[in-house]
Amino acid sequence: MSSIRQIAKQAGLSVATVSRALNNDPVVNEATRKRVLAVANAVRYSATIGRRSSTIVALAYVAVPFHRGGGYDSELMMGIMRGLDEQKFDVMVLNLQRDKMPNENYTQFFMRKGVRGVLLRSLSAGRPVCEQIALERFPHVVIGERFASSKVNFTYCDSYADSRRAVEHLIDLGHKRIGFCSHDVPDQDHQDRENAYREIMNEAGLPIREDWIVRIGADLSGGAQAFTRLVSLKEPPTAVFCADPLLTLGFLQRAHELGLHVPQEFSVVGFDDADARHMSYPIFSAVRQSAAELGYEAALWLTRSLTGESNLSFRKVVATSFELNATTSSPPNETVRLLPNGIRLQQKPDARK
Amino acid sequence: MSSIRQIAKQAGLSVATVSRALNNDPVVNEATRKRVLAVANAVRYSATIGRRSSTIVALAYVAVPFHRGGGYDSELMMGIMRGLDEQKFDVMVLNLQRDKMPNENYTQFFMRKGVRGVLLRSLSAGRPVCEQIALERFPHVVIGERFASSKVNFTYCDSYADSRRAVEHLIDLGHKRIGFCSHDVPDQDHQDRENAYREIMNEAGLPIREDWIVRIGADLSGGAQAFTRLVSLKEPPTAVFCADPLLTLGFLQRAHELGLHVPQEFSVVGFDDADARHMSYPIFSAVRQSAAELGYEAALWLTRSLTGESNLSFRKVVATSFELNATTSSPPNETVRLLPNGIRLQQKPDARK
DNA sequence: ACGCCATGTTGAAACAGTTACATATACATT
DNA sequence: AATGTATATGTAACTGTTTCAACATGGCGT
Repeated sequence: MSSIRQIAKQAGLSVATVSRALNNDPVVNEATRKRVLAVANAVRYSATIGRRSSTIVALAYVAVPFHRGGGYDSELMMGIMRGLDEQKFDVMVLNLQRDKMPNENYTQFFMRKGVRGVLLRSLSAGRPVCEQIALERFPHVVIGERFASSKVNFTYCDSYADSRRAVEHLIDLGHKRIGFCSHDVPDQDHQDRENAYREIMNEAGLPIREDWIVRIGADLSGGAQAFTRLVSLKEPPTAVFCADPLLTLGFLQRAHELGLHVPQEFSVVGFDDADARHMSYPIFSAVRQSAAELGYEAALWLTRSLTGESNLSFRKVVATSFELNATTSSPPNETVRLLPNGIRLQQKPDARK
Repeated sequence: MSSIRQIAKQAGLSVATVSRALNNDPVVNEATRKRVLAVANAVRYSATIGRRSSTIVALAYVAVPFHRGGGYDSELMMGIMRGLDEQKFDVMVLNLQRDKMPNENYTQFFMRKGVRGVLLRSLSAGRPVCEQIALERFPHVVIGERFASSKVNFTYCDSYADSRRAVEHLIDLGHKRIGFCSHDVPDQDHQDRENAYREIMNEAGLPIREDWIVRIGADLSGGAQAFTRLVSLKEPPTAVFCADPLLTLGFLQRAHELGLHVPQEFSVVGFDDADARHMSYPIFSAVRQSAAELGYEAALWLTRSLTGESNLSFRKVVATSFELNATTSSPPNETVRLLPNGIRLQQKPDARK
């Protein structure tokens, strides 16, 4: 039980001042503001209107541009909506960059916005923010990153196993020169996929060449660029694992443009978190994760925990799957090298040895 | 100035009962509930907490599944976020189906949720709802549909002119047998595009055959199906205008699958509201509208109107554009007919006459 | 030194809406 | 007739917010 009046009493102030302090009214003295916040945090103050508490949770984008394209966010939102149904919560989209004042902590910010909990959409760059929110013990679930600390609640997809399977599949088909391609803004997912790639390659005794590994902006043009770069190498790979949906689409598209036949002359395993794989021709083989399920699980747990149905810490690993479609086959007899200007050089795989 | 206490006085009740009535508490007598609502509507009651009014607007999906894929909704949300920045509003996603009680009107529903205005994402099926909300004079903007009544505020893209241009482009290239393909759940946009198609075909004196017009579920498989259906006709078209992004992608994909070369053997002009056109190979020519801009304009006007900067009615037409890419060329010398089983028949265009 | 005014900071009180608890009424049961 | 029960409403105590007044402080002119 902690009302604004109790805080006032404890801090030796009036309710008016406390209210102003909690709402970042600039007229209050910075020192007294600090005092109020200290008390508010100590008693775990949470605003209620009348006697009813809010049933809104926030979806906050931290250090991520709102829209990365490729259907991930829209898919995520769909899952979240579904997850909120059970406890009849609503969701508000918050912009931390815009509204959070530097002198308030996250708990206050969220309280000021009237939300009870927060779903955090983050990349690596946002990890410190997520950890801080967890430290303040504001109800939260981070979507798509994982953490060592048991204070942080999260859902994420473990794509390691299926990424291994994907590369293994290429190896099984006979590929020996396999490239890797991922987002240049690293998150743990992309890191996992790269690790899986490196490890299975090592285990199979296959060489990993750093120029077969491309990190680039995860959009269509990045994928196209990655393709051009890889196939124009003096010793190009014959297959690649693309760890991002848009990269995969861009990659395949440039392959078409330059007239390289997938999968006859080049094999590709991509990555998908929505329906991207069905948009290319041929439909691409992919490690799949479901953004909708991530959102669903996160929202479900958060609202349940807010209504007191559970208060343990939360770490949910959502399964991925490896879906085999039409962009992989055995390596070509003659490795194809394509120069950026479109000139095609063919070489026997052994001619280089 | 209308508070819950004034309503109480006017209705001869206590504030408690009024509060309960406005929140759909089932214990209140249905008759008194009606009385309260009547008064509340009469005095244009709007809830405020303390003395501060909310700065939240809702995004409500009416008669539309939340997620149609293809990036439209995610793009839309991005635009909305941008539009809310100026007046520092926040957005909440509401589920009318889930939460609206049948015996409350829309105004009450939104007030109960604590939102000041609403952005409505709708299709044709949702038009009556939009009109009702407008009739209740709750602050609103409908996104993507247009209305005759000046009571309804809306933004939409007028794709008529550019749709004409698109078909005209096909005609200029020499096509005479041109098909049309659109969503089977009609909204006004799709209707406009079909009208544009029909009119320009008529003006050019070209035949329109009803079996060249396919209405089908607007997803990838729908597009694939549309392709199969059109090219297996006894007298197939040589070009098509696809009035939806996912349909276009599915269409082009099936073309690849069946080995029909676009644009050499078949021309396609598609439709795009985000980045879909860049995902196919070849990049498809398209009539473009910007979902982000629709959202931006809607959110901007709504928040401005809520802060009193304008209170006229609103109807904003967002420009479309016709973008010429790589899926159109002059018709083939021999029209290609493809049976569903993949068998290819070629015929001279004049051989049928 | 004194008065005056602007500025910054706080509190009292009046306001907003919600809900636990008590009360009244009508109707059924014993 | 007495009692119990369900429905419907009111009283009052509780949230948090904001207006207005009050107080303190300091600079400036006379």
